[in-house]
Amino acid sequence: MTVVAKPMYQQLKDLIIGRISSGELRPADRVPSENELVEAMSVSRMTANRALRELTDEGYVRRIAGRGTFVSDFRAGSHVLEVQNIADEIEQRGHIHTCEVLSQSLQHARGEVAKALHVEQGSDVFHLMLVHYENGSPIQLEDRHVVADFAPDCLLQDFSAVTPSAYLTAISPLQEAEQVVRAAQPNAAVQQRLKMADGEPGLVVMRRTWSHGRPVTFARLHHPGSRYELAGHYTPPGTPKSATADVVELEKLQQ
Amino acid sequence: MTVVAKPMYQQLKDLIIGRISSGELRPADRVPSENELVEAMSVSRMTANRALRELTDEGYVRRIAGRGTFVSDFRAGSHVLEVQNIADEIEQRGHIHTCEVLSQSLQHARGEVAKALHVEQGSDVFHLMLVHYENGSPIQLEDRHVVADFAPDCLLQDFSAVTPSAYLTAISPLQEAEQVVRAAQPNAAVQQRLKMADGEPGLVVMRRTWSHGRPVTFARLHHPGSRYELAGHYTPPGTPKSATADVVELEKLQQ
DNA sequence: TGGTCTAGCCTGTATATACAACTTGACGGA
DNA sequence: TCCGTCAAGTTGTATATACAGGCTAGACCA
Repeated sequence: MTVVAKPMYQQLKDLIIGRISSGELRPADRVPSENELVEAMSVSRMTANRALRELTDEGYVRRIAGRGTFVSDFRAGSHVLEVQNIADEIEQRGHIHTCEVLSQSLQHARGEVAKALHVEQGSDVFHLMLVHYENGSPIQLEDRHVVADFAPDCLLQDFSAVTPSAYLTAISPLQEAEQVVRAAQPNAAVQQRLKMADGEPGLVVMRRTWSHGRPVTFARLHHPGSRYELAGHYTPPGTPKSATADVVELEKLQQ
Repeated sequence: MTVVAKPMYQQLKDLIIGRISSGELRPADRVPSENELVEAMSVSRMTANRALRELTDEGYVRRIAGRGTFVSDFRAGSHVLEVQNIADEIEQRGHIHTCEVLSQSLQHARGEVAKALHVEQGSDVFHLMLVHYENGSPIQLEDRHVVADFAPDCLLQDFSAVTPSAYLTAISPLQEAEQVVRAAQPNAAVQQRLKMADGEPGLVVMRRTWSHGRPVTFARLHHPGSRYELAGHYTPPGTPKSATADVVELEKLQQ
């Protein structure tokens, strides 16, 4: 409970992050310039510069000399999690993504879902179940729950056109994510939906995502082990990147 | 090929990173203070401050007001990859880690290994094979290749006492990592070593790690699907952390 | 001898100022 | 009409200066 005031540059950062989180500032919107902050907040330009520069490092905004400072696209790569959206991933490979919606309904949160989303038992949550195809071959069964008041119009969406992941990141920046990856035998229903061979192992990703400091969605993503793998590349912030990233090569290496 | 000089603060950062990478500055060593940099490099204190502050954000150094600036411990958590060392992970759970070395030899790099490590076919590489146990139960089969000149005394190490991961991070900071996660049926040898049941799926992590801009080690990590899972928590840099991290709860959730 | 206090160094923040380079739009001349 | 120039606004960097607060070693005193 210290009464010490936060440093000024941090107050500026919090102010701008607040405007972004609340939706007052949307992606591509212009953020006040350094000189505007100097006038409005009675700080020196160097202080405003530090606030905006750190927001750039943290991925919130993008700065262009001569033009100004603009809110980043939420779903810009590598912000929170490298791969959030299976559709983007498939298209990056140059393949065709299609999607079939199996279920889209309002439910009451039961035990494990309520616990994962930090809501009361019986609270309203939306439940989505869909299959993603890569070039016509099923590659992911998405079993997702979304806190109802975070995305009130969830039942009106056409998720065969815009994936749940893209829809949710468009609503608000997803600021925090947690995932657990596991190899497991799929049950009969999953095996059938993903057209998996008998005995083929499944790769299951369970992912929770936070927005505004609370968990808003919890997904179980089932994949056929023979047709899907999870790749990641990690660089400490500030490193320019070396002779990086021939992930694809490594993927094919071990067959 | 622009001839534009790098900004001064970046030159300072590169200089200090260079001294750390080369081993001239070791973890916990004192880095020149702002005022020393001012004198030595003829810059203003604010420029030196920016360089050191950014190095702090990037995890290279740690600063203590009143004392000075010190090189960070390389293996400080969450620098490159959350979990690099299985022994630490097991001990964090309060369990006992033991390790059995199956093989420790000098080999010549063959096709896929040479390609992954960016070395010529036939180059010297060390090969390590070991099994890690958690409370006596096998949990990881580590099949690792290390570029020979990166760790010349690799054959002299006792890897049942210090894991290869800990040994390698002690030599030099690992600045970049790439991993691919896959679910697969283990072959008979792996299945036996990990005491896996028939039909039990395996979780395989293939990880390459860079140091000084070149790949130095390539590991295939096999795990029994029923006893191991990979958890990660992702927060954008600068976010203080919300009501985070009850990973364990989520892990137990879905059994 | 033992405890206290202070000088000196360190980081953290903030300001005022300056110059360079880039972008855009407005203005004016051909 | 079209093109070039120029002014204004923007970011990027760098400097000099200032004050606050943390830390430590050594001086000083009881």
